[in-house]
Amino acid sequence: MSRSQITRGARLTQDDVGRSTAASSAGAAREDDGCTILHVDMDAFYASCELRSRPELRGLPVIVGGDGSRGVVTAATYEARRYGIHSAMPMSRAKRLCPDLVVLPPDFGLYTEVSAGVMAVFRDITPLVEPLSLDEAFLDVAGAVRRLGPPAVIAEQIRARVHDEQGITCTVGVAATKFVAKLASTRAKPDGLLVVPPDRVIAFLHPLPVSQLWGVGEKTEEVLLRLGLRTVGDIAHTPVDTLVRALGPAAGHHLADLAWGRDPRRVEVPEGEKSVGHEETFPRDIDDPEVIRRELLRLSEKVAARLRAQGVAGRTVSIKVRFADFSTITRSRTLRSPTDVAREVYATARELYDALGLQRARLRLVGVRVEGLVDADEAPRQLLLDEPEVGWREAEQAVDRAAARFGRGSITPARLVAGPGRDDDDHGFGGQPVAPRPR
DNA sequence: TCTGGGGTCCTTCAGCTC
DNA sequence: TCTGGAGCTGAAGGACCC
Repeated sequence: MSRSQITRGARLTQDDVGRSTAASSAGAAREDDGCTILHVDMDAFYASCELRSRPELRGLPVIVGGDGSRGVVTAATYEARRYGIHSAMPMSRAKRLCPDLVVLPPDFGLYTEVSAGVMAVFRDITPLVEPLSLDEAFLDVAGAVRRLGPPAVIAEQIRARVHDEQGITCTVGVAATKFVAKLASTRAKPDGLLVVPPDRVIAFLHPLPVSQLWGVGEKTEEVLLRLGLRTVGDIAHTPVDTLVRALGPAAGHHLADLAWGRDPRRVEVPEGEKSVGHEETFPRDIDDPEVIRRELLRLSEKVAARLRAQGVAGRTVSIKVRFADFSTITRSRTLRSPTDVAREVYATARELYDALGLQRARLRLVGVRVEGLVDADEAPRQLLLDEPEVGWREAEQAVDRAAARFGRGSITPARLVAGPGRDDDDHGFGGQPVAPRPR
C-alpha cells in the first residue's frame, strides 16, 4: 500500500499493517510514527444499527428519519446516498429523489445501546476517549502503543472488534492531530482506514475545498468564496489579518492554523454536558397561546427530568421560538440559584414567552433549555419565605421514582392530560397526583 | 426544496461596579 | 460629586457540528 493509501473493507493483520504503513527504505521509521490520534466514525450509524436486525434490507436504499410532514433524514445508507440523499435533507425531497426508499423511524434507545458497546471497545484500548456524538470519538493511543502495537495496528484492531462485537462497520483516521485524523476518516469512508503521516499533512490538506475545514459552514464558506478562497491552500497563503477582518479573531486565527495543519487540541475526556434542552416542531404552525404554553410545560417536564436523572441543576433558563417564516429568537433569564425542578423551569419559560407579547403569531417550533449546569448536590438552594422544606423538588423526585417503576408518562401534570386546561397560578402543576401541594 | 433535534462556541451589546 | 474607562456578567443571536 502506498503512503496515505486508503485501506477499505478487508481487515488487515498486524503484519499487513506493518508492511503497509512502513516507509519505503528498510529500517526507516514507520509512517504512523507520531500519529497517535485516532478518529473513529461509524458508517451510516443509525441505519447500520437498524440493518443488524433487518438483514433483508441490506443493499437497499434505506434512511432513518422522523415521521410526519416536517421530518428530515437522520441517517442514510450508502445505497440511498447514491440517489443524492443525505442527512438533514427534508423527507419529502428524499422520497422524491428515490420513490423506492425504505424509511425507518428512529430508535434512539437502540443507538444509545450500540454506542455504549462501541465506546466500551474504545475504552478497552485507551482511557483517553473523547466521544463527539453517539457514533464518533477521538482516541489518544500513545499510551497503548507498547501494549498493542503501532497506531495503524490499533486502528485495525478497533475496526475488527467493532465489526465482530457490534455487527457494524466503522472508519478510522490516524494522524498526529485531531483535525487531520477527522479529515482522514471522512476521506476513507466507508469501512476504511487512512493514515496521514506528519510529512504528508500539507499535501493532504491544501487541495481540499475550504468547506472541509472544521468550523466552515454555509455562511463562512460564502465569505471565503467572496474573497476568492476556494481551497485550504488558498487560506494557508492568505495573510492572517485578512482572515481576521473577514471572520473575526477567533475564526480567523483558527482557520489559519488549521490550514497549516496546526491543531494543538488534545484528546480530552469530557466532564459532562453544559446544557440540557428539548425542542419540538409542531406538525403545523400554531397560534394558540394556550397550546404553546402547554408545550412549554411538557418540554420543561422533560428537561427537568433529565437534569435530575443526571444529578445536575442549572441557573439559566432559555426558550427558543421559531416563527412560521423560520426566523428564530431566543430569550433567557438567569435565576438566583440553580434548579432541576420542572415547576421552576416552566414558570420561567412561561414568563419569558408571555413577555414576548406575541399577538397570535404563528409558531413553528418552541424549545426549552437549561444552561449553567452544576452538580445538584452542591447547588445552593434559595428557599422562599413561605416555601416548605419538603416541596416541589421532592414531589418531582417521587414522580421520577414512579416513572422508573411504571414508565415515563404514568404520572403527568393534569394540564397535559386534560387538554386546554386552567391558566391558574400553579402553572398547571396542581393536578400532579403524588405531589404534595406546597402552601 | 423547505428546512429536526441535540448540543457548543463565538460575537456583540448593554448594564453594572469599581 | 461627576465622568470616563476597564472589566465582568448576562442576554441575545448566529454559526456550526453530528
